[in-house]
Amino acid sequence: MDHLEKRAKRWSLEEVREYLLQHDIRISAYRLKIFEYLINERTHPTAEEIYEVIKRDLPAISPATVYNTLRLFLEKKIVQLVSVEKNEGRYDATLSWHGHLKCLACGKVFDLHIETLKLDGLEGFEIFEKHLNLKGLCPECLKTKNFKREGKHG
Amino acid sequence: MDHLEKRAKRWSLEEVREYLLQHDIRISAYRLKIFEYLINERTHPTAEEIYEVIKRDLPAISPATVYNTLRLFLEKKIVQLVSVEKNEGRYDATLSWHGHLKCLACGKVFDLHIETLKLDGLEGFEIFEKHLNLKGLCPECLKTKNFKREGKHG
DNA sequence: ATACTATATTATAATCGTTATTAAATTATA
DNA sequence: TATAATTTAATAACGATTATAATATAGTAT
Repeated sequence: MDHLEKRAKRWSLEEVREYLLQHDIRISAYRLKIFEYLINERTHPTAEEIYEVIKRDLPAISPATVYNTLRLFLEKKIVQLVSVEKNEGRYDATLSWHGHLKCLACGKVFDLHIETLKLDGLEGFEIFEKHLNLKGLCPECLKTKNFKREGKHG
Repeated sequence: MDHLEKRAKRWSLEEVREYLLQHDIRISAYRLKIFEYLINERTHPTAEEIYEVIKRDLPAISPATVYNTLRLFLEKKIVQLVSVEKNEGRYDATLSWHGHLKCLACGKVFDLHIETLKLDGLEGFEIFEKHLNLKGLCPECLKTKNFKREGKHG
């Protein structure tokens, strides 16, 4: 249920390799896997979620590698940080301007297409980043009543 | 340089007291001080900044009290959390819908008036919170060149 | 007022996500 | 192949915040 692009084509490992090299990032098995996961799954995972997923294929991976790799990807500007929740960093390889909505029941983060945004009083400012973050409940959770009063979920 | 309201009237301690009581919050010297600071200064301070400020008048205060009080204010919904930076929580007693812009050079957080925001694909969702966070440079810092390449600042 | 109860506050330890450090492993280059 | 540079893993450290336990304060009932 991606609200940005109904179904983006999957990137091959060769395409990922090309993309990393183009962005001045040396290749390693971990880097290929991590970026491939981010760009193809687009679930805005946390570092820990990425660690768990990669570990299935490459059990020797360390959490530090995931953090280092994500930091590198941020520096090279091929992923963006999503901070819907203050205490959890999530990572998104889709760079086009869009918003995020976190469902407080199931924890999923959905992409939002922004039709228009007009701001007042920005004369003289220089803007580098824009982030629009919503919190609420997704249709699935509303339907299945997957929430309590004021329900929160990691 | 508040871009929301040029100059909001200051709240008296008596008004703060009333407001807290109306929101089911028992009165204490710390609570009065902390809310009075948030509502009258509107600088979106961190917990640590609040701690430093209150300590000038009430040196016995503990950081835990600031955190406890802010958590209470959040629960009672009389302040909102501003998360422009993932690693720092800031607090805002202005509840009307507005955005925030953090200057990466001086660290100040400015309020933004949002003229229009239209989103696509929200049918079936229930929205509780909306946060718009920008990062950039403020006019003052741009003028005084108070920044390096890619300058960041807490 | 006095005793009793509930709440607020402090000091401190613990937690969580993340970053820093260091040594070993890997990769690139001369 | 030797050498240098980079990547990785294990672990310690860090910073913001939360939990814990003991004390202080405030509210209520007698």
